Amino acid sequence: MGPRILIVEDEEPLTLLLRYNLEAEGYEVDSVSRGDEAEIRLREQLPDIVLLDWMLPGLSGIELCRRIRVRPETERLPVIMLTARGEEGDRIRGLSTGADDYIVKPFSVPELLARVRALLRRTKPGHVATLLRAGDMELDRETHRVRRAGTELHLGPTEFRLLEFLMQSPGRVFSREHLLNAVWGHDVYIDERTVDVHVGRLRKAINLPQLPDPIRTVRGAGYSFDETFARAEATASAGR
Amino acid sequence: MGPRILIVEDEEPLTLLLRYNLEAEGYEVDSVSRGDEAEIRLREQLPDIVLLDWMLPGLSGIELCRRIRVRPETERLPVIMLTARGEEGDRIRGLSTGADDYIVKPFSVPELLARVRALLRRTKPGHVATLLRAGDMELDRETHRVRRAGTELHLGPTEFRLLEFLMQSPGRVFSREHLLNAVWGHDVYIDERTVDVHVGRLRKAINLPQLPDPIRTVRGAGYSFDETFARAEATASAGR
DNA sequence: TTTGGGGTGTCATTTAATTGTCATCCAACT
DNA sequence: AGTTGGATGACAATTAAATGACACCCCAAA
Repeated sequence: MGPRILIVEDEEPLTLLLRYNLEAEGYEVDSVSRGDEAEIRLREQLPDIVLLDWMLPGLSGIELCRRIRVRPETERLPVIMLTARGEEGDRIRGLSTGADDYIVKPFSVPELLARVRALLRRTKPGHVATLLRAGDMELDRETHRVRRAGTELHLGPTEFRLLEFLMQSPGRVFSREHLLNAVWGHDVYIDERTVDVHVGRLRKAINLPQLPDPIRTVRGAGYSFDETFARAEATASAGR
Repeated sequence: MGPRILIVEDEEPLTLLLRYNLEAEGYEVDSVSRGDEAEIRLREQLPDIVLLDWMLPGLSGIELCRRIRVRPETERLPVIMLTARGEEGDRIRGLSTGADDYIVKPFSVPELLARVRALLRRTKPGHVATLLRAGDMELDRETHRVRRAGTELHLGPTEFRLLEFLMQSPGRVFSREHLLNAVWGHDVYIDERTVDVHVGRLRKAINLPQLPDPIRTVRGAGYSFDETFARAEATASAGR
């Protein structure tokens, strides 16, 4: 199974939102609502990463983080701190308690996912693929670069995430709604047709002359990254 | 048997409509009309998914959903909320009570079925077949592709859903009325003869030369996906 | 602070595919 | 042969997607 994540957070709805999204990305999620519970849970089983609320009943997030750093077994356990705006005081202060990263609430879901991925990549290379390849396309999450048949392409941030998301599951068709959730974030109130426009822009950006369009429109359903294309050898130049 | 679904809904006709359609898809359906009854039923037997009306006598859907999330046994039970337009307030609000998805009434039956399938796929992979195969035909719900003896076919959205529905129960004969409900959705005021036309189009799309017609017309009754065909080996090319 | 860029979301417009209905033809059943 | 129900081709209306234009907004450079 995917990497394991422990959420330590006392706001029930937020926990659910996180769980929902993380599980959708293939993580195994466990959650507790109190700091002291978390400490116990951490003795039972070590997750690959911890999402830790700053303010917690039982044992504050800051204190818990310190304790995590003290125990040898958890010394290097990746921790992302969740803080409400205003609580942080300073970025430095957050990191100085020993967290590896921290996010200010309210945050967008895609952003959180990106941070989790980034942190896992840093700490457990191999657990997370940094390079997505499909056909003659390459997308590097780390360097944020996209290449088609060798040539470097320029994509805006949204197009990048859109392509990244589609390439993650080649062949699978996603509805506009699904794409909005996954690429833009849950709470946005954006017109579904906007997805069309971005797909259009993405296409314009990645379709060099002579090359086939890797993005498939499925009328009445949504869009997908063409899996036939994905499976095809990148024979464009090196006619192997 | 198929996955079990518990419907918690006080509008009798809606319950029947749901039951009828879900059973046609191979689910085992159980239903109660009050929130408190539902709680009891959930102690007896856990379904694989719950359809929960927002407004309920006895115990509101929202409250019931909260309670479901609190009990460890049902903590991760997939819940789809049914709300009347206007009641929802906000998508977030719906999801923040802990529902995994929510649908605004009035909804189309095919849409509901799609959501149920999607949720089951997320939570109980393996329980739901994403690929329907019958004879030399393949229909992939995930990629929205249809193949006959290896060749990719092009179907319009309606033909796709029609084929999908028929392939779900090979051999079973469906009346035009039933097909209209299942494929187009209830409330539609469409002429029954229109089904003929679509079956015709579907046939044209899937019947490559030399190959037999998998769709059987039952005079006076309706149409069905031929079960003899379905059981036949896909011997088309590899004459095994 | 002002001034350019990107980069975004929305709209109106254009283009294309899909749909529902009809009239007509055909086959099966009596 | 007559009747009934199904198949089919044509057609117009509808709906969905692609496209181009535009107004913002945010940020960085001047």
